[in-house]
Amino acid sequence: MPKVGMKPIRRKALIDATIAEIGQTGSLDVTVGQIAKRAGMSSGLAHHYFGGKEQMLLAAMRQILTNLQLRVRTNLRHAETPLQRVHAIIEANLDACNFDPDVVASWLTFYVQAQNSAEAQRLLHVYARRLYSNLVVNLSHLLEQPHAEHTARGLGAMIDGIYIRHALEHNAPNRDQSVEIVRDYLDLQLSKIRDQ
Amino acid sequence: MPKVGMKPIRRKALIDATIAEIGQTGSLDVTVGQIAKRAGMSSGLAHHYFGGKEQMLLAAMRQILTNLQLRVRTNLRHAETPLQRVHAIIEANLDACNFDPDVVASWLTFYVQAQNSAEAQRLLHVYARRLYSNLVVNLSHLLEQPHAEHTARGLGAMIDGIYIRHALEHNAPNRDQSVEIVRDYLDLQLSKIRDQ
Amino acid sequence: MPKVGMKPIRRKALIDATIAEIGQTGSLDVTVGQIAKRAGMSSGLAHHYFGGKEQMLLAAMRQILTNLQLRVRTNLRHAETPLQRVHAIIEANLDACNFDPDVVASWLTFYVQAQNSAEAQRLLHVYARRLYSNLVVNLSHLLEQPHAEHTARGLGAMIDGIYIRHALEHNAPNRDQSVEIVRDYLDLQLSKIRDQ
Amino acid sequence: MPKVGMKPIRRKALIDATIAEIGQTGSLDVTVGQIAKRAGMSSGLAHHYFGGKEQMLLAAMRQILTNLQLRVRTNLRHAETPLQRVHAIIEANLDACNFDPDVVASWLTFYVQAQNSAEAQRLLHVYARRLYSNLVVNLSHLLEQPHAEHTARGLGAMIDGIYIRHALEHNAPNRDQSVEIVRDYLDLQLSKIRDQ
DNA sequence: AATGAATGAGCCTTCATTCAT
DNA sequence: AATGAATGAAGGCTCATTCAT
Repeated sequence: MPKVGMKPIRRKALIDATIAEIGQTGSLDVTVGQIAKRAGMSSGLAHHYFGGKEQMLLAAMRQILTNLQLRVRTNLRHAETPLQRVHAIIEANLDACNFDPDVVASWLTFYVQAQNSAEAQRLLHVYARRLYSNLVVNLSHLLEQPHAEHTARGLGAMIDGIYIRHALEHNAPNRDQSVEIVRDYLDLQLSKIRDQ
Repeated sequence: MPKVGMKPIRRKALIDATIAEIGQTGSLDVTVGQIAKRAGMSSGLAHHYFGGKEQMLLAAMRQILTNLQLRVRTNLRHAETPLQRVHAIIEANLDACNFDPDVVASWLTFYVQAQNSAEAQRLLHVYARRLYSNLVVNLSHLLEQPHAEHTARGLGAMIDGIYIRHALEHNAPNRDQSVEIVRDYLDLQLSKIRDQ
Repeated sequence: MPKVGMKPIRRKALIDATIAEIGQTGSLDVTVGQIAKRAGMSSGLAHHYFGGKEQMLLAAMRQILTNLQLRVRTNLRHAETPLQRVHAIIEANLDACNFDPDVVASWLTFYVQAQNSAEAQRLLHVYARRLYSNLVVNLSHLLEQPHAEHTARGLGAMIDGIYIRHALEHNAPNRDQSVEIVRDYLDLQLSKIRDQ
Repeated sequence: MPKVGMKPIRRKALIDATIAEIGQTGSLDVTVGQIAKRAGMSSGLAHHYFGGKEQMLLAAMRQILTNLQLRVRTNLRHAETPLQRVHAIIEANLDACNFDPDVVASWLTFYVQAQNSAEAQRLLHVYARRLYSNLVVNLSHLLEQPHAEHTARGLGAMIDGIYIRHALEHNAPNRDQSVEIVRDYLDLQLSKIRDQ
């Protein structure tokens, strides 16, 4: 009995299972069998819907990046001034759901994957670029262009640094502390121009 | 070709080969065979001197952390004021030799390894703790204690963030830009107290 | 070539191949590859169906012990008096099929395996216990209880001794001679009580 | 500083270490390294004195068989009548020192080794033949020749059976019970002829 | 659509053995 | 005499992938 339209359902289940499995094992050494089992299907079917393990990992990566982007957009919808928009971006990137251990572990593996996969590298590049340009666009209303770019780079580094620390230190700054650190940095950059 | 006292020589060669191989392949998926071959010996010998793959990876990790610490100490020797000492620490952590692609790639794999190896986790913890306390000790001469701690956390996150970006973006901020970003952050924190 | 329900078929083939291979090489140093090849499949599949080498060896052991038990039961079905039942047990244990060189070689390796495998030890223990209690139950109709136990121990030792000799001496007593030796021992024990 | 006459000392140490190591690990899977270490020397030296692992195992086997033979001879020295001599042989074979766990484990491995080594097979053959003819010679003074041979075979099987049970059952009949079982068998055989 | 049977390459590890010193 | 450095073959096991059903 051929079921139709299973493709998106199966793919979704596999992507979720991939993230969950990476989160649980804490490494890229997840097997297709483990993922498929968690998703409630055979390993053969996983290949059928994704064509290979790398494709599955990339799909999981895309899902996480897409979620992040959605969060950014949602946050931006309620922001009106450039400053509010910068705050919205920071908070989206440090959103609670990104601190989900599964997601944090997945990020780490994406970095590793990017070392050997052009597509993974491209995806991470897109993420970094998007964060950077989002920040610059809004900061340039508040700061000189070079200063805006400088600040965007600093914010990006801080966000990634906080993130990576969460991947391994269980007593790393929590979400609220993290936001405070980053916003404080932003405030200082903004106050710098005003002081001069 | 001396036949006695080879142990330290072989271990050194293997550690170097491990870092080089991780750097070249960009992943933890380096085989003992590859490493041994690069070090100019058989895989059996690698096991003989290290007892296993994990031990080799941990030894490589220790080597990198030790190098970093040495650099910090060397830099501190020429620093006299607390401010100079903080600068020395930052610069040691962002030293050119840490930007060696092999070293950067190794760092990344260490993060991954730490997810599953208690010893790797411990080593990273020691690194983070040492950086933090080094910074706090010196910053507390310049700032109120809570502010010093806050700043140390921010600096640590920034350093790690810059580092991680280097592991994947070949057009990430270079060494000089990186130092500038971090020192600027430090300056702002220091100026904050003076402005009040 | 059916593609479903292969598990019992494959397992059976592997167990048979294990016994045959042990019989042919005469040691526990049979490789999974050899066994799998003899069973007409890849080594990977052997692991798939058994999970590991030890499991395969244990399964072969169980098979031999089960066969022995079946033989005992079959023989007992045609026995009516206690004496007939004791004879039936002896003959089952010295049955021709147990003198199959493969089976004899396997026994030997089981003894070795039992030195390091709790499960193998348990299986041999069950075998020895079953033989003993089977003998005691029936002998106690013919002899005083302590005498029955003593005789059961003697019979057990003799049976095992004959067996082990077969594992290495090709001119050890053959099946008929063996049965005669054991039955003679039994007769003497039984006549002892009558003479008194 | 070349030491002379080390050969017998080293060989003795290695043989003892071999038996001890087999006894401790309970299997033939002892490595030359383990044995050499236990004997207080390098693995290279072990090879130098024995030429290979198999030679070492065979030497250990010879040592145990020689010990057994010495014990038989010693016991026979105090025996005068044929019956005493048969008793002496039985007791030598079931001597306490043969029940040393190390020795028992070694025996088992010798059986296994005999499956693949012509020399090991020969040694075991010599042992069995010697035991058999020793018994027959003395029994033939007490029984008809065929009956003596029959009894010798039965005694041999019993002795080996008791032995093998000790290799795996820790609650097997102890030394005294074992002697009793075997002597009882002997008594019955002897009484058989008298009764007729 | 879905299964799981099947393969085979590859990895880590162990070990007997050789050899330079 | 003695060491332990060094090799290389082999084994158990895993796993992505393919394929017949």
